[in-house]
Amino acid sequence: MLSIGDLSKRTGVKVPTIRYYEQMGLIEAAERSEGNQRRYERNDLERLAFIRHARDLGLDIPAIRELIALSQHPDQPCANADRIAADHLVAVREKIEKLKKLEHELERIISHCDGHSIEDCYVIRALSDHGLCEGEH
Amino acid sequence: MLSIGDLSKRTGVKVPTIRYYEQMGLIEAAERSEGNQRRYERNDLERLAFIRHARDLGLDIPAIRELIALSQHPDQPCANADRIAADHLVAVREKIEKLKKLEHELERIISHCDGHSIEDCYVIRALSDHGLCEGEH
DNA sequence: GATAATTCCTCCAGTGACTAGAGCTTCAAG
DNA sequence: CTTGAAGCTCTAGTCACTGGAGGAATTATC
Ligand SMILES: [Zn+2]
Ligand SMILES: [Zn+2]
Ligand SMILES: [Zn+2]
Ligand SMILES: [Zn+2]
Repeated sequence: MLSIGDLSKRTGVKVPTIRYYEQMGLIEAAERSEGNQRRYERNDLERLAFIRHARDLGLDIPAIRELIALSQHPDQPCANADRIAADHLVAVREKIEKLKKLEHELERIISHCDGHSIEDCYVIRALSDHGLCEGEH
Repeated sequence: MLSIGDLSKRTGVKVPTIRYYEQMGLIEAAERSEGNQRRYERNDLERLAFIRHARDLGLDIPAIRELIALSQHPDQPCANADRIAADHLVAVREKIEKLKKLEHELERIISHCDGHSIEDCYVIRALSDHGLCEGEH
């Protein structure tokens, strides 16, 4: 039996976050000690590690909730789980694309400034006028 | 003299967002009509376009506040403005790096699933065990 | 066994940058 | 002069936590 602090140390998930996940229904409400403190077992540890890893990969809580629900039915086909991951990959790629456009534009803006006065600062001028930009963003 | 709705249409910034920027001190509190409605002039339009563009480039509100303050002193050197942009570029690049790692890992995970049952689903298994991952993330 | 230090509990508020709604007032067109 | 659109303020909700207050329980030390 682990206390919430033990669980936290083993998974790297902070104590208030564990309580938050319980509130959000990602983990079941833990058993309590006589003095009302949460007590966890191995399967709680596994589930929390699952959640942590999914969060680290950028999945949001509704997606994780769905993945947990799916994982309860081992005999079902996994198309939905695969789709969740694939959708997330698409979202990640879209974010990368947007950020690359920003990177490109920022590089250009910064390199165009000769670094003298604010009056001539290309950073300020570029911000004032999107017309100076090369692409959309 | 523009109403807040006119300003909104011309800059693409939504009406409640304009009021929010006023509250955050990014734009000065506008003059008011007799009936207490905000009235704007050309320079408000320019400033709001500046803010909008800076936000589109991913700068946060404290950074924009600082850039606005700097732009009020045309004779000062622009090192601080350039630094804000450069710092932001660094942050953008870091985000891209993280997302690329996620992209790589997600690609790998998805491609390893044969798409049959949840029991064998590589997506679920990979989420359960970071040890199956190639890199950190 | 008493005390002290640590951990735990619940509840509430704050983060960033908006966004939406309720309930009311003002404005512009016809 | 009426009507409907647009404006006003204030409050609360978004997402995924994070931190603090104030108090109870547990664990360690003496
Ligand atoms: Zn400059
Ligand atoms: Zn631009
Ligand atoms: Zn699968
Ligand atoms: Zn991993």
